[in-house]
Amino acid sequence: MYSLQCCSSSETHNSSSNGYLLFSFFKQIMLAFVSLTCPPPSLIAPNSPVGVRGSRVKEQLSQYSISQRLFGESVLGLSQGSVSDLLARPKPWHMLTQKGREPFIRMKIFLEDENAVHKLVASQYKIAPEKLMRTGGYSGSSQSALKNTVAKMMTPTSMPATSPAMSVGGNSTGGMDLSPNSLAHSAMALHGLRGPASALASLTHGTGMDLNSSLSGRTSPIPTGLTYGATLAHFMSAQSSLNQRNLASHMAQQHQHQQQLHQSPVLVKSEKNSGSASVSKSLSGTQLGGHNNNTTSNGMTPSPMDDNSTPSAGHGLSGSGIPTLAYSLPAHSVYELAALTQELDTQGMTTKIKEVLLANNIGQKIFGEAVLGLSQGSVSELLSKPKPWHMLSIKGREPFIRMQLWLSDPRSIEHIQRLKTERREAGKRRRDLGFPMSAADTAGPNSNASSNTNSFMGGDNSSNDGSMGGSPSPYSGNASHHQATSLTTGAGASLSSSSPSPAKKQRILFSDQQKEALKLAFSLDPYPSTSVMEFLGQELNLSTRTITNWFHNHRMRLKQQQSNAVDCPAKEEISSSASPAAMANGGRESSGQIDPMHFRLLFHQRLFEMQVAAGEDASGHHAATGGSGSGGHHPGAGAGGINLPASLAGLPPQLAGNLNMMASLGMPYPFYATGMLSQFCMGLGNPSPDMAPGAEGLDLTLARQRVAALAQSDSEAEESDCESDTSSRTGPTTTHRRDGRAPAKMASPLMTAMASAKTTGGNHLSMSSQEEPAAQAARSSRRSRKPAAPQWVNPHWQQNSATRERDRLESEDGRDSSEERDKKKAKLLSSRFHHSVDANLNNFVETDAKTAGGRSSAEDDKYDNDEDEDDEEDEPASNKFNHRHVSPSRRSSPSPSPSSDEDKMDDESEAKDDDNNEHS
DNA sequence: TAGCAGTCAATATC
DNA sequence: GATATTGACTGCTA
Repeated sequence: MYSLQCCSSSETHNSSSNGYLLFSFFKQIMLAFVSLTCPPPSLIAPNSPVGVRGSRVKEQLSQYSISQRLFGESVLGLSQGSVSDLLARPKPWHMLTQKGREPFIRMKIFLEDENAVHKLVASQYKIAPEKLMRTGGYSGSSQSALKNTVAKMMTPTSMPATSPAMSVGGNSTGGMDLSPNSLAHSAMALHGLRGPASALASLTHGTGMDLNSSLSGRTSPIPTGLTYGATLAHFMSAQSSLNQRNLASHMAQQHQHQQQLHQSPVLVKSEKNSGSASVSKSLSGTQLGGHNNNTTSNGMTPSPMDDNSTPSAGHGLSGSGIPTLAYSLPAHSVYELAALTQELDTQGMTTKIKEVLLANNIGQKIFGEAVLGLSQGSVSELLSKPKPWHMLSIKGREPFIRMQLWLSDPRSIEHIQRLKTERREAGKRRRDLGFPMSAADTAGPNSNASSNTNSFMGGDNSSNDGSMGGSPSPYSGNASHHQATSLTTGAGASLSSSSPSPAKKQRILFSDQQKEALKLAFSLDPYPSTSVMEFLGQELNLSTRTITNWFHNHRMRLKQQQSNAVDCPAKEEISSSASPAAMANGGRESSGQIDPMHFRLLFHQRLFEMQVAAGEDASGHHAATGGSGSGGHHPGAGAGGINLPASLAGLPPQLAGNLNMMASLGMPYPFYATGMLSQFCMGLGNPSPDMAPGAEGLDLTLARQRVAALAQSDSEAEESDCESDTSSRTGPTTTHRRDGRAPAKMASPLMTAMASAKTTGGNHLSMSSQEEPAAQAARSSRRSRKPAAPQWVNPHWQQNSATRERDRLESEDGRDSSEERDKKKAKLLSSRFHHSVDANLNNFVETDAKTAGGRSSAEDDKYDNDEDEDDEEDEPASNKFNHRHVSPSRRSSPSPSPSSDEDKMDDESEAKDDDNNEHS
């Protein structure tokens, strides 16, 4: 078959280049795609596979990060929607009109070009899509290109930055040269650079040329351009190796090399030398330009035009003496490297970076600004929680590439040290001159140091006014980003000091109750619907946007946690089920049915639990009552440090205690779950029939009555018990804040909102049983969406068994009738609900799925198994009380339920809280 | 339009 | 002062 031939032929390249691996895969994808339409043999080789499922093709497209939009616009001349349509509903060839066949013909042409995918990927980050449509020969000989580029690389001369030859999209033949080499070369040329990326591309073609060896023995002064090329060559050589251990050795070699070169002052001299000035200047200028006002998302992705625009901003190394740095590669090239690097031990790299930073007393802040173009916080996250390489998009890989380059740079430490010194001196000068020390000063004083700073990463000093005060990074110049940046001008004038800086935007700080509520809601449904978000917003007195942000952040951070855990080979099993993909897809198989009453009750439960736990902790230290709300952490309104919501705080202690008592007495879960509990507590009568066990939705009519009663009770409680503890009701955050600023706006946790909910109508949330099947199906569809953002995915990881299993289930779902699917989902949801609740409430309640009415059949063995496993792990109820620790086995449970992870986070959070309590 | 990746920067914590 | 945390945001995707 053609596809197989393609595969095998491509595989000759694959051994040395993951870029071509990608290419090969994508080719197959596209062949499958084309074959799907049953084109004639004239277009596609005979015996093309027929019947490849469209969903599979789409999956593959997604898998290899070729966006439909890019592919459509660049190759097919179609919009993303059209591509999507083609993929989803391909027509037989004979049914296509001439026009309809055109995309397939384009695909054919595309497929015949071995460089096409690579170019496409590369272009995704820089090259204008329309230029991909140009016809013309691709340049192409890797070998010759290698020779040329390496030869050029070794020549410390460079093209003028404005050389026509550099213009992306054009070559001498008039056609667009989109080969990897030429793409990279174009990008490099735009920066007055030559060849490294091209050399990389060439190296990955298996030339085997070891530039390391050519450099290792070098003792003579190295011109900047050569250093640059050499550094890149080191990187490339390291990265082109499929064995990560080689990278380590390369890095070690680099450091050894660095030690040697560090002794050579000639290097600096040579770097200052005008002989390499064009390269240096171009580098600094273009890097600067890459991070000036034209920067894109993070200031690291200058467009070619941007690069050209600021080659001589006047702060290059020539003025500062800061040499050109290899890691200040243009984003294009970094992307190239990222795309072509199959594997990188991000953990190892960050460890190494941290060691180096620590050893040299280099802060994350200056490192981030000078090397990565990121803020301190981002650096902190990168270093402390690096994502596995395969989970990173190309853009996400960029910092790691820069780290690698930085590690490979023999002068890296010196650069940073010098920068530190100059900053310090500049700040001192400013203070001496009477200028107030602004936040910008701490990051990049408006002086030579500032320009030096920029020279590291290539940011142009022109521009962006920052003003957020405190934004230190000249490279955070994400013009499109909401945060303004605090930049300094090239002339040395401080915009941040000359322009009024608006007040700092205060960040909302969630109170503990809000956090708990959100976590609980998350455990119930990591993907709540809009209405649920609104409900939560009302309940917690937060904006829906804030709720949305929290859920998103929480998902992302859980995923990151998972990925870090999964990165360990020993936890392969986890990776197969609790992988980020599982989080992204399987994780969505959540209930989506946060029932208001469930939520409230569980929340009360949780708060009470916290109170008890905190009370136990604090019993020896604090008086149990009358939290002053001032100064202490968790100034509990009751027995402990935890601040109960008014709803629960307002209840007589014995009633609140009944929540736990019932559990300890072994009352069945449904009793809690269906509203009877609240009636029990409130003495409001018998449960309504629709709150019988198994009822998914709740009639809030009665609940609203109780809400009113509770609100009344709450109100009374506020007037009596809690009047002296206003701060506690506003949440511990208040007392956490050193500056006394208002915390998150949770005036009356839950109950006040509950009271208001009766007017806003919380019953819209009881949609689980009332929702129209169509709406449920729609949501179901939404929940099976794939991640939208591009991911540079490791195929092996991507195609884990969990994914396949999920696909299988989904496909089975697809065959089910909607009713059956809904039933199945309901069962799953029920199961997951109890799972989540169990985990989140520390196994407080003995789960009994059957009595909960969630599942009665033997369907979904998968979930049965999960549940069984958990049941086995369940501790006796008596032991569960007040114990939120999740056993290791539970943590490593293959269950993709977010609750386990939530527990993990909860545990950590609790550990912190405990720690805080201890501190207090 | 929802969700994801990446990031900033305010704030907390060490 | 350095680092970690986290709410908020942009840009992109399906």
